[in-house]
Amino acid sequence: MADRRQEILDAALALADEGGLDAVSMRAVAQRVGVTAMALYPHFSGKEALLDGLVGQVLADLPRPDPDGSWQERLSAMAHAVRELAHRHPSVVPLLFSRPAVTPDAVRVVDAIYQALLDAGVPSDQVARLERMLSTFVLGYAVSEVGGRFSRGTLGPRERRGQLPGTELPAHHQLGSWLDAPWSWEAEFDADLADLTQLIRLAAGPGQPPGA
Amino acid sequence: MADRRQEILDAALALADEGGLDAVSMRAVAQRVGVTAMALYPHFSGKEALLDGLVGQVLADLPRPDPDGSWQERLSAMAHAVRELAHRHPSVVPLLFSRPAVTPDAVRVVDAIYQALLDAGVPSDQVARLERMLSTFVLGYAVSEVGGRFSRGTLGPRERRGQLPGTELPAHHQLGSWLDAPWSWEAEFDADLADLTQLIRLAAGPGQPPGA
DNA sequence: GTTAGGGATCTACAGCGTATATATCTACAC
DNA sequence: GTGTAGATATATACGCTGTAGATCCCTAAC
Repeated sequence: MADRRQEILDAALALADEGGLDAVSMRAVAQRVGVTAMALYPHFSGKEALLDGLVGQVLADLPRPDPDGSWQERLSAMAHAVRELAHRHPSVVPLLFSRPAVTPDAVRVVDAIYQALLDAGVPSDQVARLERMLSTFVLGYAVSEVGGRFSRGTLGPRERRGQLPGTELPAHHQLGSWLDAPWSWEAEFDADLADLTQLIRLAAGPGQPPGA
Repeated sequence: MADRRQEILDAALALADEGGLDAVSMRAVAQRVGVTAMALYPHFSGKEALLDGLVGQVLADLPRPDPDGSWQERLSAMAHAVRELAHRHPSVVPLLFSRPAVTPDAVRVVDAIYQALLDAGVPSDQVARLERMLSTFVLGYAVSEVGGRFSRGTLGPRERRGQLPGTELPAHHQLGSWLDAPWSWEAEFDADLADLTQLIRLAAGPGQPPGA
């Protein structure tokens, strides 16, 4: 039964979303499905395989961009979709950093990015590099945001500055209140994407801009 | 004894480098130091704290850039230092994604980046954002490289293309041999950094270029 | 009717993090 | 010296983990 496998993945994803990756144990997943832990092994060769399946499951949820949009719209849509995915499944997305994009779903996403870059006029020998650069940033940003790297821990910037002598952190001191200003991660993400889009335009060069 | 703590961190780092994060168990670390597992608890409140210490330990190895270099040189030096760190301690560096930069060492690195961006002429309200963008990319690239995201799994690009109908992957098909070309991750990293440097110059605007 | 074979189960094992209680050693006060 | 407080290490134990091995059941094909 192939739907048994799906049932297992659904249970695992639910557990991950509720209690983090640590909550995804073979026993817990099995109990949620209503079987014993060993009953999972006919469907997944082990826990690693189950986590791989989880990644695939999450990736399959990625919406494909409207092929009629401009390359900017398509890239932006994919980037925002990844970020939303990270917010929806914060504990699963970090796994993407340790697993190559081998599932059909993942390869299709890569292809869509290739296509957008080609449409932008990026030379063939730069497409793969820029795709990795873009996806690395988008994934890194999303994971940083939900994983806590961007958070300030228990102390705000002012306390952090206080724990070292001011002379040791001249730039922090010089920036002063800019570091305490309220901030929207969404707006920052948009600004970063705008910058990267600019970079793509530069890589495309003065050649043929939109229609080629 | 403070050197006991250091001894523990050294043992933990050695285990992580030799056998990955999974090899870092309280019992294994303790055995390597020559004590029992519970003897670690006066020095670290638990495994989480030990891993935090491990991150700090690794971060402390980051060389500080020569303050007399240009801002480009300083940024490049820091970026390459992070990448080398990831190659030296591949299993520890991914932890940086889930922990804010709170140790004095980490804050000093952030300050050095702030300073380089200020020296480049980046406006104050953009410095923090660009620092996060840069560090996100550098960290993401390094982690992707050592974590396997960039690897091709067991199949090369050609095999990967083969597993989906050609009509499904038009851009892969169009790019063809460019995807099979030999590649140096170091060279790609340099190219990406050059692009990002260009972005910083744009953010600095036509204002006062090097000396302000 | 018999015979695979896949799915599920039960049991068991080694290892994990750590709570608890106990022992040992050092340093200082009297 | 003697007593004591505090830090360090130990021994034991509990509940959890992933999974190997043997067993059972139920379905489908010959």
